[in-house]
Amino acid sequence: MHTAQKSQRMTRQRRVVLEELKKLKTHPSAEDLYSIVREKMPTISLGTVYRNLDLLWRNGQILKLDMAGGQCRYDGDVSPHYHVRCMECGIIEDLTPDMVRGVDEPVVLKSGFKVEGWRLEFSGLCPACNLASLLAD
Amino acid sequence: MHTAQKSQRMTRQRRVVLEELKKLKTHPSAEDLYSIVREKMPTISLGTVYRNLDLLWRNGQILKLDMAGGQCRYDGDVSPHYHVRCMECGIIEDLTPDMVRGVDEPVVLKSGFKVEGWRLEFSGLCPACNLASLLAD
DNA sequence: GTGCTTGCAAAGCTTTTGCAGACCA
DNA sequence: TGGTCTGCAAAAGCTTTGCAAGCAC
Repeated sequence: MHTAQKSQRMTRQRRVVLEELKKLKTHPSAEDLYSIVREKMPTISLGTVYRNLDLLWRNGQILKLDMAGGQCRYDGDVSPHYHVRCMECGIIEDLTPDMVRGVDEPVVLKSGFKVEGWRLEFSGLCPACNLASLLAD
Repeated sequence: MHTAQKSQRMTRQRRVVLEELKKLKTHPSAEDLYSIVREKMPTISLGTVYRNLDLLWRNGQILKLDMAGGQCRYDGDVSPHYHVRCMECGIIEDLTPDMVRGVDEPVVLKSGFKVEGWRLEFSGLCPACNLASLLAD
């Protein structure tokens, strides 16, 4: 796992990765985004895409939707919204609050998905890691 | 991705995997659980642990907490509760509703975590996959 | 007996990392 | 100029899968 850090340099690569992701309404994988970004910057490497996505995620500029075993998906829309994911094919769609009824017994009303489960997860720093990051400053 | 299916046989392996996971208060990885299960069944294979965890998850008997790039974590407690995960060290802890204030501006009150983000995700079958599974019956 | 399940090991895939050169501030 | 960042390619690491034998029902 990496150390939390702020972006230091706004390189061309980083800007393009962020811009292209923000343009999309979908939830692309790193590989998907790599293909898209390469149209504007053919020499960028996949490793750089990964490194920048990680950094942007740590800075709260993008969302990272991790998938079991498979690829992570990224979301350039950081405004409050929810997701629904197909357990079968992996497709991810956005949900707005009005599409959801209750958190304890959630039912997705308008998406057409057959909902089997839900998960509310917070992320941040545990007490130990938070202390360590404070001491590192 | 696998086809959704119900468990057909309650093998010794499957029972032990489920029992041991249910006993734990932690959120073990497949590898963690493999170590634990091997104490009761030394000949079980890691592949079998994975296969059973996947099947149990699909049957709604356990939760699967996927981690970006790293290992998945599993949770034998399927009652409604939330999680908080450290972005730095990856530790996962349980949260109860009284520890959380609001979904739109969430703050974890009693965990000691410094919260940087949250995510509400539903899982299930998209319209196409749901139709396919109905037709398969 | 049928066909789902297992153990083993190899393969598959996504993501991470080392390094030397390039670049931003 | 100094510390970051990139490209490339190899390595890492988790998870999946093929196959023959075994087991549940």
